[in-house]
Amino acid sequence: MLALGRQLCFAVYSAAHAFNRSYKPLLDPHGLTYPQYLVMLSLWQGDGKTVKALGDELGLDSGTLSPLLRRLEQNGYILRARDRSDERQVLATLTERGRDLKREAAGIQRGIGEATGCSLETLSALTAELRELAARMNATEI
Amino acid sequence: MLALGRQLCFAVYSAAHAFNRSYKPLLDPHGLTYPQYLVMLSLWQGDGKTVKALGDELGLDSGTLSPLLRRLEQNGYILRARDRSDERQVLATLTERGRDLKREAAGIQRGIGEATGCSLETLSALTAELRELAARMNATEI
DNA sequence: CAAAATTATATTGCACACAATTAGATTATG
DNA sequence: CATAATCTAATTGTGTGCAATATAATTTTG
Repeated sequence: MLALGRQLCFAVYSAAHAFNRSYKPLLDPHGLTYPQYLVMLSLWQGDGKTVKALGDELGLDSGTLSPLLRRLEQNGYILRARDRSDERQVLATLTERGRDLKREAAGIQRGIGEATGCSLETLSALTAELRELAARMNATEI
Repeated sequence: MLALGRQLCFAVYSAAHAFNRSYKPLLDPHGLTYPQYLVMLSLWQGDGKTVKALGDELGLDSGTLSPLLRRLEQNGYILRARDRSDERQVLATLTERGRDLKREAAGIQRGIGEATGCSLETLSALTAELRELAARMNATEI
């Protein structure tokens, strides 16, 4: 049991690296990293989110998101502005270029699914199990 | 299919973060990070490995391992020395303190297995699938 | 044997990831 | 209304993770 927990952790750790390596050549031409791509996906889903909302959705804190969003803004994909009604909040909104990227980036996903070499069933089962796993672990105080 | 690949990637990414958060409070008292712990596990399994061997085993390059091993040496857990027979290679060997840590750290794994909340069967099935997944992805040129 | 190619490691630069701290704004409370 | 408590971001510091480059040692080749 001890060894198995350790092995699962390392398997997850290695799989995360494998995904990163697969995404990198697809994202590089757009000047995006994988976490930046996650932010763009979220904004394409619904534009105009606060740093807090993005952090809750992606499981990241401001120490990670602040510089990441600054780089997205420097690349011209988003704008950052304080919310007029609550100046504590910063809203991230897509620029024209950021919206256009959605069409350009449509092909990014194409290769990844194939690279996994999984059937649809395996893909969705694995995803569901990992989600439950992460949820349980985040809920557990050791 | 497109959406599923994306979702699996994010699930893996999130699970890796979840594991990291679980390990951190257990490793912090020993001054170890998770990748450093992986190196120690490897050396406890078989002492005296080259940077190259550790990199192959853990999937890390010298850019990551060099500073990591330097910190392990600074903490007194390992020693680094050039191989006399081939001076290009650097051997990492455990110190007395590094070997002692194995006993101290025996309890580290205890909580993780429980935190996953998985049965033994789920644990080993999930591990096997993730290993195959990572292997396929590392073998695929997109 | 000498030049070229290869191998192993280290270094540099950039980008996460997170803890801890700080700063500013808003809300709650007496 | 004023002070305290809370909330939201940003900043700082440490540690990965990887590409690109540099350096030194070894092996191959002519």
